[in-house]
Amino acid sequence: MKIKKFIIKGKEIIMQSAREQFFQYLARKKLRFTSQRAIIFDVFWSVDGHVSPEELYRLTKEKDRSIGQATVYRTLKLLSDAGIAREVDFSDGVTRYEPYYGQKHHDHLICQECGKSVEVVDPRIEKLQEELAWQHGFTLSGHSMYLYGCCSQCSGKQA
Amino acid sequence: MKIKKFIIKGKEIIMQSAREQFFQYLARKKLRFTSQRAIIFDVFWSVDGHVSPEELYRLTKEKDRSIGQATVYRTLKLLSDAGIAREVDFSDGVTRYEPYYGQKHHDHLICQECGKSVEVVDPRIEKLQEELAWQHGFTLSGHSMYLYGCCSQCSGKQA
DNA sequence: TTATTATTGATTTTCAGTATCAAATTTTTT
DNA sequence: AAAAAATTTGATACTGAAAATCAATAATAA
Repeated sequence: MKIKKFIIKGKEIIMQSAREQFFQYLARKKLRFTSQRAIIFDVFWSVDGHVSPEELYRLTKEKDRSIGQATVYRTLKLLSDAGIAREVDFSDGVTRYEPYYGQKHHDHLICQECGKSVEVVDPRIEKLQEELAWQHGFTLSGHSMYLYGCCSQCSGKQA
Repeated sequence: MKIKKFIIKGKEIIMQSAREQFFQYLARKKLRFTSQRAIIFDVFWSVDGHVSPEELYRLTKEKDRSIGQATVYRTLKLLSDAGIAREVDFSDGVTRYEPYYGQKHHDHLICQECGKSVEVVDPRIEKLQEELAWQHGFTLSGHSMYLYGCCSQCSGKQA
């Protein structure tokens, strides 16, 4: 109970600051925090995990019938530029977006059977990536890593 | 000199075996090693680095005017399935393919300024990836890793 | 030969994402 | 407040990569 409450409270705090961050970003770029952008942000942020622009468009319409999908696409780009959303590409032809909580970055572990995806991070790998780039004279600014395989459930079924 | 010769000879040997591998793959799947497929393979294999289907189509046409691009797309898929080509995705909307020499897999280090890409491998990272997947109950079958940054030349210019 | 199966190139279709544009809204200037 | 300037919006048209379709061929098997 205690923990749950804490998490919820924590999420709200992050929520506040992310909305604030979006607002700040728009202000800095002399752009407007319109009602559509607010709605799209709220819906996007309430989803956990990743969403495709189409999915988000559908969800957003439930709140406000009049929002067009061009605006959803545009807003996702803004959120991405503002560092609030992150593009993820499972190479199935659709670019998805996921909320980017603070600086907590992660990579993806994907089951090729059922499509399940797990978020993972390994600081040791991160470290080695930096090192590797450095060896080639590169200054690393980011990376994407996708691990493909078969999850335990699906492995079980096959056997 | 000695080294160069050796490399060239080495490449020829690989070439032979890759063509052979393609042939074997087709045979196994009861597919035919047609003249078009042979031409597309040869052109693809002669390119070093990655090519987009469109680029390969253009190059292939220089050898044989009549080849259609649908066939190029199809053949690249076959090469990929046969383990002879590998898809690479620089997330610019075009899927590129590169020859897959033996089992020597590698990842990409990409300069976001000039677009240059360097092939890299780090066995220590590979090891950790396996380990990480294992911890989550996954059996790893492959991965893709792209490191984005700024190369030394471009860093120099900016300063 | 005849029947079956695979392949091809041209063409059409699909679908995600972008560009366009007039209308609406907001902000700034006068 | 009024007028002018700038942004945003939604509808729609467009783009370009990749896949599907299909009739015509070619190769293989019976």
